[in-house]
Amino acid sequence: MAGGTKRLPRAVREQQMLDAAVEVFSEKGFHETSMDAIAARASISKPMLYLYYGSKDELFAACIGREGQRFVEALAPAGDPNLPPRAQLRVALESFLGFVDEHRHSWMVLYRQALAQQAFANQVRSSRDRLIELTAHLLESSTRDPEPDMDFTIMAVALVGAGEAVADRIAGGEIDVAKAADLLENLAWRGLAGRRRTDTPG
Amino acid sequence: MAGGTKRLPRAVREQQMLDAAVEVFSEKGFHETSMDAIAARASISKPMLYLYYGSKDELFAACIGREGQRFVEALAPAGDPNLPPRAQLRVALESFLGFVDEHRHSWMVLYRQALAQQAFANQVRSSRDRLIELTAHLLESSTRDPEPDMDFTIMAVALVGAGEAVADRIAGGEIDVAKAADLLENLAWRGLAGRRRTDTPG
Amino acid sequence: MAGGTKRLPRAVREQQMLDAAVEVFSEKGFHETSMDAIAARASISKPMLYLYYGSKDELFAACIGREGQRFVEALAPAGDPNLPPRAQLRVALESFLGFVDEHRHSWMVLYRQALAQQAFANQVRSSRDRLIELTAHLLESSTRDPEPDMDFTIMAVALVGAGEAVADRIAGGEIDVAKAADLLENLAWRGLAGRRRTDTPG
Amino acid sequence: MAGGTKRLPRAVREQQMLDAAVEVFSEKGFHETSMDAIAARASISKPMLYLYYGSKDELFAACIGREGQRFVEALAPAGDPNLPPRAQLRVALESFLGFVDEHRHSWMVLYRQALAQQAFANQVRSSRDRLIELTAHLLESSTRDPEPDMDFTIMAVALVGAGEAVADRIAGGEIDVAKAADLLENLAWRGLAGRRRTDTPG
DNA sequence: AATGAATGAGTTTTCATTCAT
DNA sequence: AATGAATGAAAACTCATTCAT
Repeated sequence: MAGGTKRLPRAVREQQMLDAAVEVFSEKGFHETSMDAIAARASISKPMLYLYYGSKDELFAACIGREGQRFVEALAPAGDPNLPPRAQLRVALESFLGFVDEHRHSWMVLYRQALAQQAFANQVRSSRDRLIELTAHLLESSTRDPEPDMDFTIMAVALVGAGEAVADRIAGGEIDVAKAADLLENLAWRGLAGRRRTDTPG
Repeated sequence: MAGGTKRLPRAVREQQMLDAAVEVFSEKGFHETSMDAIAARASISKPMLYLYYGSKDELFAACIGREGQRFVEALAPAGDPNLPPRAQLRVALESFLGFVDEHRHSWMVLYRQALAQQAFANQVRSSRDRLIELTAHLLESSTRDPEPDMDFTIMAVALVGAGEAVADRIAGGEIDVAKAADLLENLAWRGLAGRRRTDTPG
Repeated sequence: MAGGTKRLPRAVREQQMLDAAVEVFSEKGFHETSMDAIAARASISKPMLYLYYGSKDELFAACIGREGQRFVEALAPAGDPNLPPRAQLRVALESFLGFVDEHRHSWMVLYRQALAQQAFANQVRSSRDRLIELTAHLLESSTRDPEPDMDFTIMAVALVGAGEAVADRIAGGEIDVAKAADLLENLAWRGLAGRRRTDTPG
Repeated sequence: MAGGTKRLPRAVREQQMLDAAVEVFSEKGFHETSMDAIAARASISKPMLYLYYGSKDELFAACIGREGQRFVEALAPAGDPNLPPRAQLRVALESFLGFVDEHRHSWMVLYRQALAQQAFANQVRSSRDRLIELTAHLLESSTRDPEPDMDFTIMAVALVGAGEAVADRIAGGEIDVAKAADLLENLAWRGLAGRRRTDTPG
């Protein structure tokens, strides 16, 4: 009823299906979600789903793919090489948290659901690894006198982990983006104890 | 085959079953794990599993229960009120990471699997929330001049998130505990950029 | 094998399934009947059964529902208000016994199986109670000088009980409908000892 | 706990078990009753049940056997050949209904449960057939001028059916024995319409 | 005599997936 | 392009029944 029964161009149908799939997956989780439920949410028949996406796994992969793509695009501004590293991190944080804030379903599907699924964890993990590498580079290039043994990758792991935890709270509507970005930025540069507001040079 | 097939006292069998269940759950995930698989791993029959634990959900809950208990016990030393807050955090970090290092299955089941399961997520989340509260208190009581707007809870969220991310790497065997503890401690007190070795007061 | 395996419209399949279910339930009883057996008898797959009826209980309820409906319809002619009460009872008896004679499976499922199943007994019992009330009214309105303490409900209980017992014999093919109707009618009006043929006013 | 754990002579244990079995069977029905439940009710272990009765079926058969025996014994007074036939029927009715009134569990197990169980129905049916034959003889020998085509067996079927229906109401506590016996006796001799109190010759 | 421990064999139920139209 | 109809395969769960002590 909701989605009409007309013949639609392929591209539109695809998005319609992915929209429905992302919604249901993020609400119920991968396993609790049946193809029936997705078809119903998209107001189409199950065979269409199979015609377009072949299998539940492929459909889920397509979800991760599209949402991941959007995620990457949202982070693109942070890659501006004209910005100094610290500004890049700041932009990255805001982009990241802002994306989660505006696309909670994406976040749930991308991270929380996908990581829990053996079959898809790697797909997400490797994306995350790239993010971590990027963060590590940012950290390194903005550190004035890096000590020889500093392992920026682990630092990045920790920072990204912190970011994910904070993102969960944003997705849960518990805190707001600006506050979270400040916190994480301070965490990165000064640690928790030395926390200051970004705009308050200390 | 693997384990004896003879009659064992109830308490022993219970542990045998939980051991097997934790293993398989942590390897395959909750949904991919069948009761058959657990029974086979424990070298017992499926009905025994049901006789002892009633249902798959209850069995999983029992796993979370036992592993969570162990986890809490592992963190107990950090609660020593004679220690100064910073030492408490240090001990907590080492206990936490050490536990994950030695009980990878526990970690996987406790956090990664349980959080992914709608039905059990809250059980774990509320434990985590307590850990976060505790951490928040530690942070607050070891901060000399807390600014009025400092939200220690969010800081703790971030720090615990960082800890979990690092724990995952430890569980994956990628880094070692001491290094990780140093990193997180520094992260807490000085931020990533100001990182120093713990034993090098700076 | 027995029935076609091709695609049939929903309504047809529904009847096919109910036919098979009524048969097997009446032959083997509720508990001894497996969904596999019904699916096999209907020459369809088990999932179809669940697709159409949801569960074994619902399927059984649907059987009771359909057969009960037929039963009620078979008794409808007796409700003709133009008939005098005694004729109504006569018609009711013939309708009832005629129905059992022609639908032995229905009778078995409706009464003998359903009454034996805790979960469905009430459904049947309440129908039977209505039948008893009706019979009680018929008895009362055709009794010339009802004594004040006459409990027509209990009489109706007895008469309906007699009818059911006789119906069982009819279902077993041991006696024929006309004879049984005569007997019950005489039982109602004159008792066993004073039995006369209906068409032989005495 | 309730039944003690002492070593008891065989005969006592047997009765203990049958008591428990009859109770549970009559409450829950044959299939809904598990051997566990019976063992628990009898406060003994399951293997004992099997030691004494071999299988669930045998146990149920033993229940029917004992209760049937008691039932027959309760009806014995009606067999007194010194009584005139009508008095025999009266006594039989009172014995029968009195038995049901005092042993509701027996009645439920004997009739309602056993008849519903394919495997035991015949055992009960043949007992019932004997009762019907007996009743038929009583009817015949107390009828002054039997018409040649009178089928006393069917009459007896109807009368016994009526008796069973009324017995169910007695077991349900809805009516009392004396009233029911009057009704059935009148039903037998005079039909419902000509009902009179037994002690009021009409 | 008595039982805690253990299981084989089956049941209902659920999906992802595919035809036939 | 689109779908109602249909199913194979597997999962959770139960229970009568039997050892080993």
